[in-house]
Amino acid sequence: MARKIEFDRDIALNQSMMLFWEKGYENTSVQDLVETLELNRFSIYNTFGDKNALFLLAMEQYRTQLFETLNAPLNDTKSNPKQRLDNYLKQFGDHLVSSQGQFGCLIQNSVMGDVLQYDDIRTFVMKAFADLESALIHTLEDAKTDGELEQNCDTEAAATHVLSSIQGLILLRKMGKNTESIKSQIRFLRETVAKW
Amino acid sequence: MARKIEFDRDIALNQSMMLFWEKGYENTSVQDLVETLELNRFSIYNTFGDKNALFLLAMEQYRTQLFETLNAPLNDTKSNPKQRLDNYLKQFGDHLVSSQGQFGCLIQNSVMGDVLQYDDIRTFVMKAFADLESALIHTLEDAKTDGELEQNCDTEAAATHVLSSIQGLILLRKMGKNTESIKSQIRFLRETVAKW
DNA sequence: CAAATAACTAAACAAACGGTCAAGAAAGAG
DNA sequence: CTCTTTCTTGACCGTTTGTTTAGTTATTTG
Repeated sequence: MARKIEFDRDIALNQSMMLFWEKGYENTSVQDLVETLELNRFSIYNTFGDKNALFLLAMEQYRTQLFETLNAPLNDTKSNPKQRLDNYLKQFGDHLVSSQGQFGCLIQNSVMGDVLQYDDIRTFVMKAFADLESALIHTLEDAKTDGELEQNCDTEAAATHVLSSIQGLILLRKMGKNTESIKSQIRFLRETVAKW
Repeated sequence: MARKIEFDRDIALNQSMMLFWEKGYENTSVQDLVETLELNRFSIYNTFGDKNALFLLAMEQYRTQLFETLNAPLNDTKSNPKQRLDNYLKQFGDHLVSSQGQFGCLIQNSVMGDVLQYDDIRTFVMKAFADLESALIHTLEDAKTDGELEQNCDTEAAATHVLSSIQGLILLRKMGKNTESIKSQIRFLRETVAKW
């Protein structure tokens, strides 16, 4: 019926995500997107809507690609709950010291940048954090049920501790802290969790 | 010889700091500064230089006013080293759950925002973090010398742990985490440190 | 008083921003 | 081939950005 689309939407979205991740929202101009995606401005607007909408799509992309991959160990019902948590932390540590780790976390970046002012982005960010925290709580509750964890353990506080520690390390990594030091911190965190 | 200056430079600088703190660098326009400081654009440029220079001055102001106040317990030679560290964490916790805490830390905000691209700002931020970390190391080393700490304690890793934990909590606080939960995390951190 | 000095004001600057539009080009349907 | 649909293109819109200019006002010194 009509002319065929000449570019791959998914590739373009991925490129957008990477760009936003590395440069931040405000510092990524539509012109930057035009040059990186090798697309005309109008094609971008026509496909993704405005810049804000594209950013939300990019966050969603990030969430599905990275977030859920990283969180996968938490949902691996084959191993017991405490082991899941340890696997999660181990894998997270590996990711953090990898070259990708230096950009920090796209979603954490959004918390600290000037972008929390937009309601839709704020909502997305809050939900992403809440989801991670409840996944952690869930795992810890499972451990408690299985008797791996002390019955009086405050799972909510414990989950917050893991979340907070992770966030702190992401920040240190982005600031250029050497990877050996980061690794040692992950080790410390895993030991703390193991003692619960 | 010439006309008298009509405004208080220090007040203007403080107002700039507050504005940058609450809104972030990129999201604070020169127009915002003009309206908040109730100064003409040119007067701002004439007094502080360009926006970047003003931001650096604001960071310095933040550092001297807040940072050094918060870090003061670490340098209080009247109490023993471990008590100093505990006092520091306690005071930090109080500050964090206060109304000021919701803006996060001006310097941490700069790490995550789009502002780390400017070399001078990046340098400032790195130094601020390095200074805090070395102050923590110094305190822990003192504790070790006094026999309050195990001799095999890795003071550098321990200091990094405190730094990282603090950064994580600042982020959670800025994200709107309830203050009770934050307090409980501070308590946990103090207990961890106490056991070292 | 007059000359000199420096802070003030308002207007303007070019550049970059996000976003839009009208015309052209390509592909399928009749 | 022609019509219709839809993607692509580059120019263009009005704002806003950070920064500077020229000119005015106030104050101090000789």
